[in-house]
Amino acid sequence: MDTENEAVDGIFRALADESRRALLDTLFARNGQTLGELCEGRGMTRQAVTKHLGILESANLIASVKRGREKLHYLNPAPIHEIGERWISKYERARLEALFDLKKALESDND
Amino acid sequence: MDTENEAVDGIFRALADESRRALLDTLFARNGQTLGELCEGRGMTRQAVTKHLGILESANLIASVKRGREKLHYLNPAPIHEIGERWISKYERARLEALFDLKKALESDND
DNA sequence: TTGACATGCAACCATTTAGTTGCATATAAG
DNA sequence: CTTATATGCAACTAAATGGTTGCATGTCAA
Repeated sequence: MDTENEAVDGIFRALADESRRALLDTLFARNGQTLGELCEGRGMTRQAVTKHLGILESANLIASVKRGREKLHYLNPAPIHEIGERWISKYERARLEALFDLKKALESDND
Repeated sequence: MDTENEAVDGIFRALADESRRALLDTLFARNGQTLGELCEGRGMTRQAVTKHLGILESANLIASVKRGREKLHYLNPAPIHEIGERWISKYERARLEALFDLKKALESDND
C-alpha cells in the first residue's frame, strides 16, 4: 500500500468511530474549541477524548494550537473532501450500472 | 444513535478496512463474482474473505444471490452515494471557512 | 451413486482498540 | 509563592476485530 492509500486508510479508520465523528460535528458547529470544551457532555474521560483527538489529528482531520495552558482544536475538512473526490466519486460512476446488474441478478434468481 | 446513524456507522466501519475496500474495488472492476473468484490472490483464507463479505453485506454495500452451488456478489454503491450526499457534502459547506479559521489560528500562534 | 467442488458454520487465537485510573507537568490567578 | 486549572503521559483492562483451523452441507458431473 503506497503513501496515498495509507492516508486514505487513516482517514477511513478515524471516521469509523462514532465518537470521533461526533467530535468533528462539535467542531463543525463551533470551530477552535479547547480540549476541556470538547469533553463536555460526552460520557467519557478527558483522556479518552484526548486519544480520539490524537487519532483525528494523525489523520489530518483536525489541527491544534496551544494558547497558554489550553489547546485549541480546529476542523480540517480537506481530507474529507479528498475522500469525496478520489474515492466516493469513483463509485458514483458505477452507480447506475451496478444497480442494473443487481436488478438483473435478482430477477434471474426468481426463475 | 438512531437507525439512520447506525446505518452510517455500519458503512463507515465496513469501509475502515483496506481488505474490504479492496473487495469493493474488485467488484467495481467486474461485478457479480463468486466467493471463489473473490478469494483469488488475496493472501487470506476463504473464511476470512467470507467474513469480510458478510460485513460488507450487513452494511448493504454488496448484495449476493446464489446460483447453484456458487454465490454471486454484486456491488451496491447506493450507501457510498448516501455517505457522499448526507455526510461528506455537509463538511464541504464548511471547507473554506474552516481553512480560514485554521490559518488565523496558526498566525496568532506565531505572535 | 460417488466423488469433487463451492460454500457454510463454529470454535479458537492474537492483536488492536476504546476506555479507564493514577500521576506528572505547565500555566494562570490570587 | 501557592493554589487551582488545563493538559500530557503511561500502564492497565475489556471487548472488538481480523484471522485461523476443522468439519459440515449442498450441488454438479461422471
